[in-house]
Amino acid sequence: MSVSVREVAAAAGVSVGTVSNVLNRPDRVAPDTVARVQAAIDALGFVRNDAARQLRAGRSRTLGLVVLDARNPFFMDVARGAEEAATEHGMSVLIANSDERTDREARHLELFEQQRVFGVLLTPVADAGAQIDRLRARGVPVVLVDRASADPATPSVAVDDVIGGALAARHLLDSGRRRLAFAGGPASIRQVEDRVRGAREAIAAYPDAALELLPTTALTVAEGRAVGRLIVERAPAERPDAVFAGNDLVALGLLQSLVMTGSIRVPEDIALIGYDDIDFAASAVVPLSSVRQPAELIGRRAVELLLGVGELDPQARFHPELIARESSVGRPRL
Amino acid sequence: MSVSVREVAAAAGVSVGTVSNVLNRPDRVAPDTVARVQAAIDALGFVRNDAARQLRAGRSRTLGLVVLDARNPFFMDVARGAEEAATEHGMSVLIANSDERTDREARHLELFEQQRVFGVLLTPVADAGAQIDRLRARGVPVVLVDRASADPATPSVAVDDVIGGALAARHLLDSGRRRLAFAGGPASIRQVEDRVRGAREAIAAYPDAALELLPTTALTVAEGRAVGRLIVERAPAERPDAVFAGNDLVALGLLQSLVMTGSIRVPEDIALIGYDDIDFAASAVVPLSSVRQPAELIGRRAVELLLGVGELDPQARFHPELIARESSVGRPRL
DNA sequence: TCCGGTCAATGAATCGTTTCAAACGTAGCG
DNA sequence: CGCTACGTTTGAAACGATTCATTGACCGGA
Repeated sequence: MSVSVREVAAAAGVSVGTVSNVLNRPDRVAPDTVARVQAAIDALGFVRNDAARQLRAGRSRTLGLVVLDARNPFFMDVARGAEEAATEHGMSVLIANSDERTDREARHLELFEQQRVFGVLLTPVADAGAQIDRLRARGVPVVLVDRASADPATPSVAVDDVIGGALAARHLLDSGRRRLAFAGGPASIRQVEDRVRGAREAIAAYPDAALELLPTTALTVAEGRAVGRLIVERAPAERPDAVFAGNDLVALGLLQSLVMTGSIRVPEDIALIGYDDIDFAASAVVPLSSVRQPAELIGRRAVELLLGVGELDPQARFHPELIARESSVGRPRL
Repeated sequence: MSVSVREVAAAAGVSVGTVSNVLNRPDRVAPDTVARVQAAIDALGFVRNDAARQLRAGRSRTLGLVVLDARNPFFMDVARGAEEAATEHGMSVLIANSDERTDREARHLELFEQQRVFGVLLTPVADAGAQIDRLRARGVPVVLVDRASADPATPSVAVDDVIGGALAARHLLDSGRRRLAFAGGPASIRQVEDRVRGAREAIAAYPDAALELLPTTALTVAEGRAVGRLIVERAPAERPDAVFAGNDLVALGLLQSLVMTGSIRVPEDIALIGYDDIDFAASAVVPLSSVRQPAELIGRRAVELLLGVGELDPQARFHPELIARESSVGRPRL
């Protein structure tokens, strides 16, 4: 069907070995031979068969990236950083979406294994310890993304979510809020757990403050809207005076529900803060406060750790940054 | 390094052919043999080598998708639709991002060719006719996504952007706007060209209306902000009274710039409408009007056309739908 | 003229899976 | 008892690029 090195070799009047050398180390081939082979390649429209290369090489020049939600701009930013860094090292990145489901995560990892990817970048849904060990046993390096690893043998790139959660909560407390709520889930996602923990710790310093959990089944706009409707249905006195959302998608959904009623004002009645500081946070109905994570940098560093570039700390930690916008400033209405 | 069928065969006391049969057509193998081989597979932790399979098969079970901008939720929605449909047929989808650059597009297509993908779904940056012909000459089916094809031999899935552009413009004209502007670019992107054309046609019916072009180098939030700043800098009388943005990202960026000044009100001073109706449009500062495209359906149909499912029209056309929200309702301030 | 050295080119072996014609064993039938 | 038929299993060939030990050609020096 398609043109192979053999045919190119025949057309150029050389051996297959020489064609391969022209392709991979042209400096070891006489200039006019290179020209002749190149001409044959162009004439026949030869395109390398990657499967054959890979089979021979034993592993591919591809990195697998499994994210929790491909529709979340945060993860796409991470992916972009990873892709940039990978390209610089002659590698490409395969993006897979687990949709926060362990079964899908497992399926994607299995596929990556079959493809003999060079390495895996993973934002685990829950505790993927077993899968990770399995991959490592096969010699496939794994780097955890946006999540600190319990096992020091597994490199990871993370932003301290406990600090991030504390930043968010303290910010709300500072402006006088006391009836805080956290909207997000499922709790099996480590990021959610840590952010809640950070918030709890910050609140502990205020005896008159409390944190209520408003669980969701996923960190999406739709789930945020649902939580928003729940809040709206409550009697005003029962409502929290500040909500910390698990990420910006949830926050934006929530914001939509709250604003739609017309009777609840943000931030006067309910202050709101999200997480990730995606591009869209700044242009929300009420510009959304958020805890920023350096998404592209996370992706880039993960790739660098995987490829062993330089002398990097295998447990990379970045600091989250509070971005205060209108959705959380000002005093609560009494 | 890694376990091969040969070793599994040895462990199970059968031939390699039988192992392969257990893997691919277990019904042709005696039940107890299947069990024995399966046990060996589990014991040794055998994982198929996809490169070898592919080499033997000649092509992969993978579809390549090249989008204009992976950070645009619209394309991620398209990708999700494509992935769903592909999975139903035992295929997977590789997502590549051209970032609206022909060189990146070409590079990705080249990589897909090397990987002997089963087919390519492409949203071309400009006129990729040559590349498409090349692929087809190799027997790689190509389907154009979100773009009608000039060549009837190339299947495509598109939403009529001329109609969409007309919808948007007419909507603005209906509410009394006359000094319209289109913000977007580059003009080499067909979608942009068509949307402008549609707007022009709609405006032609109003002798007192005019359309100004505010070109951008890409359809991004940042470019939208830049255009917004340009408008803000003008004397009020010089400003358009309605802006039709090339897509929602540009519209949201623009909205941010306009609202930030405090002196320009949307929609009173300037009405605004975007394109795509991404999730975030509804939760913008001023809820954004938009022209909705059925993103997931586009992706799904593209895959179905590629795989030749059912008796579908190879030139699929969907209709855009006007979603009017606050950013464009009401009369202009006189 | 012969030899050592250098630079090019060669081509068989290899990677791991799938395929397929052939071999094998067993049961059924006449 | 012999033959066919069927259900299993076999194992070598094939896919296409890369590698590497080997061969070949040529030049300069002795």
